[in-house]
Amino acid sequence: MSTPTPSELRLPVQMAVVADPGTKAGPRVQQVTEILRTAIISGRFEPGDRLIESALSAELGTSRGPVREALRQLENEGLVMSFPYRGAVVLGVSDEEVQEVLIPIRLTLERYSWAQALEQLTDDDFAELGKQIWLMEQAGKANDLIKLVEADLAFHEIVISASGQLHTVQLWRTIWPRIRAYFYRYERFRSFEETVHEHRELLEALQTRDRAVVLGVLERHIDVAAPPAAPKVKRP
Amino acid sequence: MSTPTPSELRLPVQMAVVADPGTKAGPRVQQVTEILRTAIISGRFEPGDRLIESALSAELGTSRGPVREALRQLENEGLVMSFPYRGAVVLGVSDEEVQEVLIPIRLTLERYSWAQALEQLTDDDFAELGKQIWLMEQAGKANDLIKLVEADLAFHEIVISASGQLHTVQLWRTIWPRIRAYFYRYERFRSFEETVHEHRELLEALQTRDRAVVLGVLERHIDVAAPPAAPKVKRP
DNA sequence: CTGGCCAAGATTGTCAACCATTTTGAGATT
DNA sequence: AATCTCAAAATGGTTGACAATCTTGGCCAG
Repeated sequence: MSTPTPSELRLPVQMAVVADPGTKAGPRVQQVTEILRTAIISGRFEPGDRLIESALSAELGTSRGPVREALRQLENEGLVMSFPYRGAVVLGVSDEEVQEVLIPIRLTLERYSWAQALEQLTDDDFAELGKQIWLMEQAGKANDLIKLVEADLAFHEIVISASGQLHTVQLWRTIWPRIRAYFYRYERFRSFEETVHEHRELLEALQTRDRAVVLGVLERHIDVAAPPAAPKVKRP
Repeated sequence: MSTPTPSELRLPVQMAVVADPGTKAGPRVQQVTEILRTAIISGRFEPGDRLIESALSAELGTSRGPVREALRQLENEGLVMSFPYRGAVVLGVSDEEVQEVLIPIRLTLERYSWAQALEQLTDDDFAELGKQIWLMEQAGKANDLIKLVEADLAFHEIVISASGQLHTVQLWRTIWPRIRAYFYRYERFRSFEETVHEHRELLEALQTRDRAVVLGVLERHIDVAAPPAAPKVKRP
């Protein structure tokens, strides 16, 4: 509700790393976007919270420009909504919209791009997919949910990117943040083992390069990953 | 390919209207966005053209700030793609992606939001829908394709907005520009009469407030509006 | 002639300071 | 209690300057 105080935000860890040589991830606006996106998805910001340009830019040690652009980006990812002269607030996602809109769209996107990718995946890509599975296993050993989701995401993005369809990739990047925010908010996670196992199946399916096989496994994966309508789990 | 010269852009008509009291459509960035979006959709800019911030801001009589934000917005609408330090270029859309991705997503969005809207549409909304149909008729008499498409779009946005689903509206706004650009580029239009007639049917269906009826008419409408894969129409 | 290297120019990314515009909420007034 | 007024808070936009990065075209060596 209220404007978060600086101490509540607690973004300082990632913020001061302007000169970290290993993490130099290009333009500032992208760093800002990612910090804020993570803060929202992980729940450090909650729906209804206001995001104030000047506060954020001070917090992150940049000028208002990059923050403005980052907020616009997040708006296009459906994580915040902004109104002229009134600023941006963090958005929530309804269970219904996720089930009835976002997941079906995700299915449309992935179905198409996986079919496309079938013929285009290189050995390098397969290796990269294997790497992500390995990362999932490591995340499991470390019990690191963040890393698990990260690898899961990377896995899918590799395939979608391999399809070479610009708009499909672009739309994917637009919808995954809210799906992810939804999963974090409602703790709708699967076990590490299941996740690893399913992605193994997906990779094996891809290696057959058999369209029917791939799409079959894929649809099952996405459906299972998003069980229709949560049971009445209380969440205060 | 080459950077368009100012004389090629020819945006001066809409540009100088900073102080036009009748057209004061809010923040500058929105005006800029709309001007550029129209320029792309209508074909004044073609796929591959570079969009240079300084040139555009000079052309439009604003500073680079709003132009930058507008370009980011257009990127999120899939009309341009930009790369760090390399600027933005106008994108094309493949016939296949439209048929296999964009239209199915549109269907998902509209199916859901029309079902939602059913119970929420007020008499005011119906009147507004009727108004759009009237505007389509006027566009027909004037043989004004732009106005026709505008009313068509407004019609659908009224219903989708009435559904009150934030993310659905947001996604709709993200995908319609490229669908529209596609239709303009390939001149895939329907006749004025057909368009008016179909929207009459849609409105009547809505008034029955019968879910099955509405969805039936809607799906037919969207399918017909986007015939699967163009016949061999040459287009150089 | 070919290919690689490098400097210059073009363009984007960021900053800082400043003012305009709009919303909002707290008092003051009725 | 309802309304009005006004100052504070934020955003929207401008300017001018730099820094960072890509691109281009010419020069040089092989």
